[in-house]
Amino acid sequence: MSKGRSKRVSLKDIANKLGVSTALVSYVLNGQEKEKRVGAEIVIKIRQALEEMNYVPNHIARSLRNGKTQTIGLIVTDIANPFFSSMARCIEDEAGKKGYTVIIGSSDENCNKSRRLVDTMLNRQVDGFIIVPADGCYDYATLIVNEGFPLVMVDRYIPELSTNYVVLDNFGASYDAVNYLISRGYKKIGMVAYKTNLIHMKERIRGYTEAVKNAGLGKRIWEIRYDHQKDDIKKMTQQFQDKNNVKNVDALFFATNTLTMAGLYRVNELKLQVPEEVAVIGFDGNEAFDFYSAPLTYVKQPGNEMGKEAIRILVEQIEGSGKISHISLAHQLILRNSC
Amino acid sequence: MSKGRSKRVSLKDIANKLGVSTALVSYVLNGQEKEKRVGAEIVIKIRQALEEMNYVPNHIARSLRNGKTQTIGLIVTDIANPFFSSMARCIEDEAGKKGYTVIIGSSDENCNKSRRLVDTMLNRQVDGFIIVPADGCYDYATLIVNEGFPLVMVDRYIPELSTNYVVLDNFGASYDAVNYLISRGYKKIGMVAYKTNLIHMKERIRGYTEAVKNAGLGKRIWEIRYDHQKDDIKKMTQQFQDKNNVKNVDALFFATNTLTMAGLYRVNELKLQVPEEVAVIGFDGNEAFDFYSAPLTYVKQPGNEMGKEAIRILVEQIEGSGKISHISLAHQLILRNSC
DNA sequence: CTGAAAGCGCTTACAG
DNA sequence: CTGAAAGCGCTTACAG
Repeated sequence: MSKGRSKRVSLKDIANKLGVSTALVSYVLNGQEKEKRVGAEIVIKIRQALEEMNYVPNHIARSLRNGKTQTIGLIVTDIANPFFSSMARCIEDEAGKKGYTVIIGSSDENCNKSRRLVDTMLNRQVDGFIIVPADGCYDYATLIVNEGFPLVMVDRYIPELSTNYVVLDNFGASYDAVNYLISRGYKKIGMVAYKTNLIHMKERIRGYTEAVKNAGLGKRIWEIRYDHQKDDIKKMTQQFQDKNNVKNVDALFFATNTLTMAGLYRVNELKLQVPEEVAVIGFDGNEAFDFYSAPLTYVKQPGNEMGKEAIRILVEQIEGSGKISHISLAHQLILRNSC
Repeated sequence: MSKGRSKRVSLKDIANKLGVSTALVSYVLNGQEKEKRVGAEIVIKIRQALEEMNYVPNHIARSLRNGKTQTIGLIVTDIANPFFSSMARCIEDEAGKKGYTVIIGSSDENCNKSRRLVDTMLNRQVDGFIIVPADGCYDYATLIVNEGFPLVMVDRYIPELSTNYVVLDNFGASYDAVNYLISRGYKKIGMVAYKTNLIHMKERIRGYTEAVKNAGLGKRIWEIRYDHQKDDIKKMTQQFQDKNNVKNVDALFFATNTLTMAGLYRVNELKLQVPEEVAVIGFDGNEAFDFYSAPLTYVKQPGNEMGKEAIRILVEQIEGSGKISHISLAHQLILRNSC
């Protein structure tokens, strides 16, 4: 077992050994022996040598020459968030099958971080991007598109920017969840959302609004600030508990995974019984939901499918087909005991 | 807004514009103007041009020339597992600060997948590896080390392989957890572990064994097969509930995150009360633990610190210092209501 | 059908 | 102090 990095065999090594030019070896390597009309017996010899000498193409050299790196940049809100980590897992697996490698970054919904991540990835010359765009900072996404890089947005999209996206049918999911609460007899239904201009949140709010309006019920919405989550959630719980407050509720619909968790922690602190004192519908499956005192009814997003579609579309774009895809996927309402 | 990828400025563009050689530009770019004794006023001119023309070095070209890619390969068991996803998050952030990019893969404790991931990463010419080694397939780890690539193993290590690692003090953590159960008066303490030769599991089992032995209690261990988890957990619950079985228990200590979850699902199905009918200590923090009917007492691993240490050591190795580090971190026992 | 050669964009010994 | 040039390992027009 000798230590030290052994030098890899290059195309030239193969060519020299066989006394042919590197061009021929390259053609065979890339399956162009037909188009380039390489002699039949020489093809065989080259294949053998490639095999015997254990040749592995130098990816970097190829990238420099081709301007393609077979690498994809993925920017999510936070890879430690289970919704995104399982989506990432799925994207990596699918990308791998197609010969692509993924580099991941977490933006924390922050413009500067997003920008920096895009710069790094651009610098690394990724072939395309899958991005969960953060609120209010679309310059980098626009840049990506204007520079001609393939981009697929997931989870949310930027309406002004004409490019691909794969999202949940957010309106439908929210509408359905709230209607379910209505069908269960709840009259004072509140929604806990994020304060943001992002379309997915607007859509979820629209679904809620439409549903309560159709049922002739009052609207009770809290828009939590992403970076003052704790304070705003606290204020929210004070209001919804107060029988005299217009925002007093008998049921709560949470608009995301994180909000659901934050809300439940608070509900637990206050020792409120779910669903007796307040009914709950959550967003995104999550093991914690299963173990909640009343296993949570929730809106299940098809995270894996979202990832799969995103990578499929992106690779299509990278490798040719120009047409833009807008995909919106259906949710599933998982019924359990929290309402 | 013109579409289409605009050509990036190259070193040569700068050199041509200024009428100097690329060598000088390169020296200035890399802060070698002193060593290479570049003329003072030309340095200024070059700096200006670099700035003005918005020069960004071509990473690929640099990598081809240097044989360094500023990229790190990270292989975990499953990036969708919260323990690994938060560690990965931390590794990415730290790596970014040091100018490195990370590519991640999930091995699923599977040798073939691990092997394939290492091949891909080797092919991508990563500068070093952080790996959670899978059981029984150490050839690729040995290969990495023998080829002279820096490697840091995390979570577990391979005793036969002389290289860096960062792990939990698994013996200590387990010993402590079981002693806590003993101090709470439990007499029939069972441990649920994985069937594997991996050192971290052996150490956790050893901690348990030592603790029950010292207390004069009987040993009750289940070794669950990773790929028959459900069946084995089911069998386990049948045995531990049976008062006539030698493996009947009043308390259970789970050796991992996943095992804890799988065990609790089953305990819930059987409608067993925790801690009244069976006390529980889990492993790794997890939001689900917080929401369990009895918030779980658990062994908290310093996952973030593990990630930070791993990347620190790896970068040290990549950039020079040769000495091997073995780090074992302390756990924290988080006391709550499950025992 | 095949080879010699240019070039992707850098870095770095070498000569002056 | 500076420039010309080689070379990292590929791919691909071009000439024959």
